[in-house]
Amino acid sequence: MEGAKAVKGEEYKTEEASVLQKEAVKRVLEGLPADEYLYDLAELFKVFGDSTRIKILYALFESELCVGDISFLLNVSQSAVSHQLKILKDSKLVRFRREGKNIFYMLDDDHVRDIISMGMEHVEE
Amino acid sequence: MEGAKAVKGEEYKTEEASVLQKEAVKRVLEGLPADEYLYDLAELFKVFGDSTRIKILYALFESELCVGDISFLLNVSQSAVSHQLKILKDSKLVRFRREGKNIFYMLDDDHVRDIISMGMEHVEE
DNA sequence: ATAACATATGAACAACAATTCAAGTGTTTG
DNA sequence: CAAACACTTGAATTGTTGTTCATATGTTAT
Repeated sequence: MEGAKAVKGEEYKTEEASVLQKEAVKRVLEGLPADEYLYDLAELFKVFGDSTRIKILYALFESELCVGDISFLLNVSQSAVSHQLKILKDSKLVRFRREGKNIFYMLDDDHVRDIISMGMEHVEE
Repeated sequence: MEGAKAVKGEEYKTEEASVLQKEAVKRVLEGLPADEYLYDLAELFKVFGDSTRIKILYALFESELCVGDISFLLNVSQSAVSHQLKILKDSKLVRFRREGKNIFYMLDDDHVRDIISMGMEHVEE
């Protein structure tokens, strides 16, 4: 559907296009998951898209850690770490257990390792 | 190093900690990649962390597409699509070829599929 | 109980990023 | 070469997000 043209925001007009391309567009249209689904996917990646959070996740590859340790390791304030941990918790990427005054965080999901590894492969070119 | 405490921004004081935990922290510290590297990794995920860009990438799973097609498929203005394509290009996630007036975009990297697939697995719980 | 410690949380602020709008580049067609 | 088309680009705007600061919660030790 090359030649599809946006007119004033929401309206589209379909004009002439090569048959090949028309069919490609139709196939894509059929294969596209629901908006909501893709939105969730983006939300997930958004969580990985912050260097503080990536560092936290990476640190947890090796061992569970309490908040103070993470704060120390990453040289980020305790409050900032705590805020980011909340986001990671909400995304089901980490979980925690309490031990006295400390709260130890750990990875909640093996996907985390896989996703980060994939990312690394791309970055390492 | 539980008990590590942030004092006024940059300064940290290391206090008593279980031997076990101290060693864990040391291991983590050694295993942590350079800041710059982790920063790049976060930048990459940031690119996936927007629903418009995810939709574009997903659409390109099926077939190469020109800008107008993508704009039509996603119901996003042509200008917005173009801006996002620039970001995807800069991240080496898509490449393009010109054919007359049209510019066809396609995935530039098999990692894209892998990364998105990993993400989907996590979302699909 | 009170103090000290570890962490969480809410509000405020500053930096950033996505879209729109208007104008620009490059290509084909009459 | 002028008009139409496909796309790009820069500036402006608006919404989002990460950090800080101050304060609150929960736990242990005295």
